[in-house]
This record gives sequence, C-alpha cells and structure tokens, in this order.
Amino acid sequence: MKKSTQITLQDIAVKLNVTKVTVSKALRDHPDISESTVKLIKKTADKMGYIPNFAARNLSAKKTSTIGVIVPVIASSFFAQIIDSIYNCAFKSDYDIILAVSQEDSAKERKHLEAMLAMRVDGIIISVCENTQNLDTFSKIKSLGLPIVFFDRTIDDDKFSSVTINNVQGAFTAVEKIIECGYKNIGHIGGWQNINIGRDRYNGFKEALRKQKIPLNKKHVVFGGFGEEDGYKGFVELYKKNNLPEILFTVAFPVAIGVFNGAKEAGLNIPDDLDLITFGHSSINKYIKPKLSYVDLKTNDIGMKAFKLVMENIRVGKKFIPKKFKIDTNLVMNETCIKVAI
Amino acid sequence: MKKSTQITLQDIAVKLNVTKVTVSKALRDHPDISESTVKLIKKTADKMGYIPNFAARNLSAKKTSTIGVIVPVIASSFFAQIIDSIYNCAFKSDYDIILAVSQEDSAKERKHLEAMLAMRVDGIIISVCENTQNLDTFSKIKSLGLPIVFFDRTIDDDKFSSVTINNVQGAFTAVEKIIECGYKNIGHIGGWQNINIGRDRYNGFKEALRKQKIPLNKKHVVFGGFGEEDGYKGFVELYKKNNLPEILFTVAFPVAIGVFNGAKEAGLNIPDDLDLITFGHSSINKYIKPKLSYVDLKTNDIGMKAFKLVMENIRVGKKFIPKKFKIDTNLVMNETCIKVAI
DNA sequence: TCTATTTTAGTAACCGTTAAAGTTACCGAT
DNA sequence: ATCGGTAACTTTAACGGTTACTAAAATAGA
Repeated sequence: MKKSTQITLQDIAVKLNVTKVTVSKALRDHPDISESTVKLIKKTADKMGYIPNFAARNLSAKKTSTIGVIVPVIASSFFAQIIDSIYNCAFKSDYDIILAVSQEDSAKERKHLEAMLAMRVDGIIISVCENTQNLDTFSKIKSLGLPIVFFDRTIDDDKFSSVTINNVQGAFTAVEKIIECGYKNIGHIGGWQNINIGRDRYNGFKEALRKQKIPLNKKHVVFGGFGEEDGYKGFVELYKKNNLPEILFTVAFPVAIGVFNGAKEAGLNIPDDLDLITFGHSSINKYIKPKLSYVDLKTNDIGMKAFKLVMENIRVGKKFIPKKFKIDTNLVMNETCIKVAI
Repeated sequence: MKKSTQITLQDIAVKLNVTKVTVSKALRDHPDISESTVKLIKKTADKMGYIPNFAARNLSAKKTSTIGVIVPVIASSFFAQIIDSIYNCAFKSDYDIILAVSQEDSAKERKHLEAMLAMRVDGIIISVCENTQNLDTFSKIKSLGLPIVFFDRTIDDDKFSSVTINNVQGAFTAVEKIIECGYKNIGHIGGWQNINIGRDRYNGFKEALRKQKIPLNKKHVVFGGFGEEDGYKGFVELYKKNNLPEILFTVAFPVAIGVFNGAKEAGLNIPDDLDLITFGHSSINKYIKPKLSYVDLKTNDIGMKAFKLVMENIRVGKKFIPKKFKIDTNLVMNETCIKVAI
C-alpha cells in the first residue's frame, strides 16, 4: 500500500498535523518556527526519509545555489587541481558544482553551456576549448546577466571577467632565461593564435627576443594545439624542413612531451642535440630524463580567484564590473636549458 | 521597461495568442499541434531567446533525463576515458550527465550522492572511493528504487549492478606469466582489502601461486591505497625490513610508479635489482625506462556497459534484476618481467 | 486589565512546465 | 440531418517548494 513516490513536505505536514509551510520553514531554520517544533519536524523528516526536491526548490526560489564549471579536458593535472580548489571553495560557500567536460569540442562546449542555462545555474566558470570561435553563446549569457568567469583559456573580450596565468610574463622570463644561458637560435612550438594562451605566450616569447635583440626567425616557429600530438607534429614539421633551432620553447607541457617523443624517434638527444623548455607542468615530469625545466603555474590561486569572482558577480548583480586577474608564474629550472653562457 | 526575468512559455503564448500548453507541445513536437503552428512557435521561441527551465520541466514531468556519475579521482586517464565513453553514450540517448568527483573522500562522496538524490537524477553510475565503508546511502538508494550501477570499484553486495574488470583473471594471468618467466620470489603491493579491486587482484595473485605451487610469503606482501604515495610507502616498508622479493606485482599503475621512485632513491635498478609488473596503465608509461609490463583494461567497454546497464534498469524499473559484468583484460609485456626461465 | 508586541503558525499565490481531460470545427459516411 | 472520428487547440490540475501576508496566541508594557 506504499506510495512509490517520494516523501514530500506535505506528507510530513499531514503526519504532524501542521501545514507544509511550517515544515518548509522548520527545515530551513526559519525564525518563524519554535525551537521545539523545529526539532520535532526535523526528526520526523529524517525518520520518514525525506529528500528535498531541488527542482521544486529552485523553481520556487528562483535560484539554484549551483555553479557550472566547464573544462576542455579532464585527464589533466592542471585542470584537476583547479577543479579541486573550486570544489573546496564551493563547499565552504554552500554551493553545488555542476562539472562538465567539453573534450576540446566546441559543439559539446555549447551543449553544456545551454544545459547549464536551462538548469539556471547561478554562475559559470569556464576554460574554453582550443577551437572555440563562435562567441554567440557567450554574448547571450552576458545579455542574460548571468555571471560568467573565464579561467586560463579565455576569450578576448573586455566584457567578461577572467583569471589567467600571466602568460606574457611567464613566457618572457623563460625565454629571457634561455637567452641568458647563451642560446641564440631559439624556436617556439606555439598554440593556436586565436586563443589567449597561445597568443600571449607567443607574445612573451617575441618580447624577450626583442628586448635582448635576438632576431626572430619565423622558420623556427610553428603553431598548433596544446596536446601531445600537436607537439609531435610540430617537431616533425621543423625536423623535416631542417628547421630545428638549438632550443625550443613549447607552449604547454604535453606539447613538450610530444617533442620529446619525436626527438627520441628521430634519434636526437635532449638536451644535447635539441634543448627544450616549456610552459606548464605535470607529475609526469618526475619520470622524464632529462627532467624538463618549465614555467610553473599556481593552480590553487586560479581556482580560488575564479570562484571568488563569480560569487562577487552573483552578489553584486548586473552592475558588476568585469575584472581580469593575472596570476604570476615561477620559472623552475631542471635538467634542460642548462647551457652556461660562454 | 524590460522584465529582467527570462522568457517563459507563457510569454511566447501571449505573443502568438495561443495557450502556453500549445507552445509547450509545439516545442516538443507533440502530434497535437499542426505543422505550421509548430514552425511558427519554434521560430518565435528562438527569436525571443527562449531557454527552457529544466527545474520546471523536471518537476512537472517527474523525470530529469539526467544520470549522475561519480568518480573518486579526476586526473586519471583511466577514469577520464570511462567518463568520455559514458558522455558519448549519454549524448546518443539524449541524456545529460552530472559529473562529480569525490576526491577519494567518502564524506564528499556521500554529499554528492545526496545532491544527486535531491536533483532526482534518473540513475547513478559510480566508482566508490578507497575508504567507503558506510553503505547506508547505497541501501537508501536501493530502497528508493533508483537505478545505480557501480563500475571498477564496487561494493560487495549482490543487490547492485556492476561492471568491473575481471580483476581475478587479470592478476592471475600476470602472476602466472611471472612464474612462467622463472621468478620464484614474488611479492605484491596490494590495495586495501575492503574494496573489490584490492581484494580480487590479491586473490588472483594468490590463486596463481597456488596453482603453480609457489609458496606465498606474506613478508613480501603489503597493502595500501591506489596512489603513487602508497606505492612508495609500500616499497619503503619492504625495503627497510629487507623483505624485497625478486619481483613485485603492484595493484595499480600509480602504485608501480611509487615503487619506481622508491627504488630509484634507494639506488636499486629496475628490472635487475627489483623487477616490476603492474595492473593498469597510463600514458606516462611511454616515458619510463624501463617501460612497465602491465595488465591492460578496456576502458571504453566499461563505460559503455555501465551506461547501458543504468538505461536498462531505468527502462525496466523496480523489477530489474541486478547484473554483474566482468570485462576481461589483456597482458601487455614491455621491458619489465622479461627474465627467461632457465 | 487592557492594549501593544512579539512568537508562532496558517493562507493563498506563484514558480514554469507537462499530463490528462475537455472543447470546437470540420469531415466523410450513413 | 445525424453520427462518429479526428485534427488542433484549450482548460484544468498537478509537480513540490517558497514567499508575502494574515491571524491567533503568548508575552510584555503601562
């Protein structure tokens, strides 16, 4: 004779001979209800196995206490760390996180964004995928007044808040270090120039060369994505055309790994035949010989800052003025790029 | 004079001088509505920037077309691949995925489960964390009749469906191979025995020894978690007590990496001073010298099967009989465990 | 003692959508 | 002319909560 549907406020109310409003208030510790009835209601709710219905709650309250988070890839220690820090912040603020992975596919990215809009999340934190070109969805979000914060990979628009690594500075210091070490012949395997991290890191690269009066040889520069395959392809392209420089600055850690593989296949020794320094890090680095020197990113700071920004935007509402934060990097020197200037 | 609230079915209805129900039906291609009005309604909905409200829809329809997925860790190629395959299946079936990461913390795991219950997901796919002991939440889910499927890391209960690797078989073949190669002195860095993968892989290990009449030396066996640190600790424990065997079979890839590190620090050479073979794989393996031999897992199959199972359970409803699937493994031999029997 | 306040609870309305059960108008068949 | 059937909508009620008001009882102030 059991009803198979779940327990509702009404069920509890009937049992205790009060109204569902009283139950609702009691469960939320609303001051309207006396301590004793609150206790009673909570106890019976628990005993009856009451589970709140978020759909109903959200519909009625017109907010969800939920933030949507979209990342392009999941098996990445960089994003994993950031997600962790966002989770932790959210937990403290009594917010839920809806996590989605776009798998570097802008169509999926858009699907996820739309789903989040339909879920009426209170805010969105996103790192866009490599090939995101169509910004309609983002404009739509903006015009809806839905708080959105970009991190790491952003789109180029002042209307949006973002938290990024200081890519220019990071690339600059790495390349300046390269030059300091005495390398003259410096190449770059860069990221797509339509996306900030690709562009900014390339800019930092160029700036360092310019400052140190080292000519930029475009033959030593190729562009692609941020994965291992991209690094591999980039290496092969340079290698086949006989355009390998003394040292390569790669746009991301996996790209360096791709180069590493390519070089190994080609029988080249790193760092002797080809040297390497990269942006970004992964735990893999511990197991690599030689251990790569790299530009280190403070992932915790990024996640925290991004979360704080959405929260602030939610609090302030429409009149919130978008902010852009840049998190500085550290250069970590290991076993590559260790030539001593003569 | 704009209303800042979002467009609803009602708004569209008013504009077109029909009822909201007509609009609702039209947008869902309900046969009640004529082709021409469907077209008109869809066009204006689009023009007005209508975004459906899932909360309202879910509440009214009493289902969410959403599956909750919980994994213990995120920066893992194993889970990433499985998540990808689940995503792909869900997409084809017009289902949404709510992804959550428990970070190997059973308290967070429970939080996520409760949130998913409150969201009224239509089903749950989960791989539990290392230290999940309290099964109350799972019993609750069971008694609610909410479809739940465990994968990889399951709890030990016939009432639940699961998709696992054939851990016993995988461990067995690996250890049998070890013995075939002529090793006699075989150790195991195992996973916690409260969790299936730890237990089953240990069982496969023991079974192979038994079958080949190799005595099990408990001094060579230690247990822990599934991370790098655990492998490191395990190694140190054996090393300090002078209990290192000829070869170690480790319960998971990261554990092997931990051993690898420990051995390196201790100045031991792998495979000469200590040999190694492991369960599971990661792309890191390409960069390790010597490349580890390992038991390979068909991640795609696991995700697909798990998704199919929830869907079936959803379709069949309460009278669904839990099923347990085991996916067989492949032994991949690389540069460890290569001794030739004398 | 009687009014003014505070406590505590109840009423009614609404959130946006869908399911189920009407309501027309028109059609062909009898 | 009557009837049943169907196409194309409309009406009415949920779904499970929350919020804004209202009302009654308890307490306090004078």
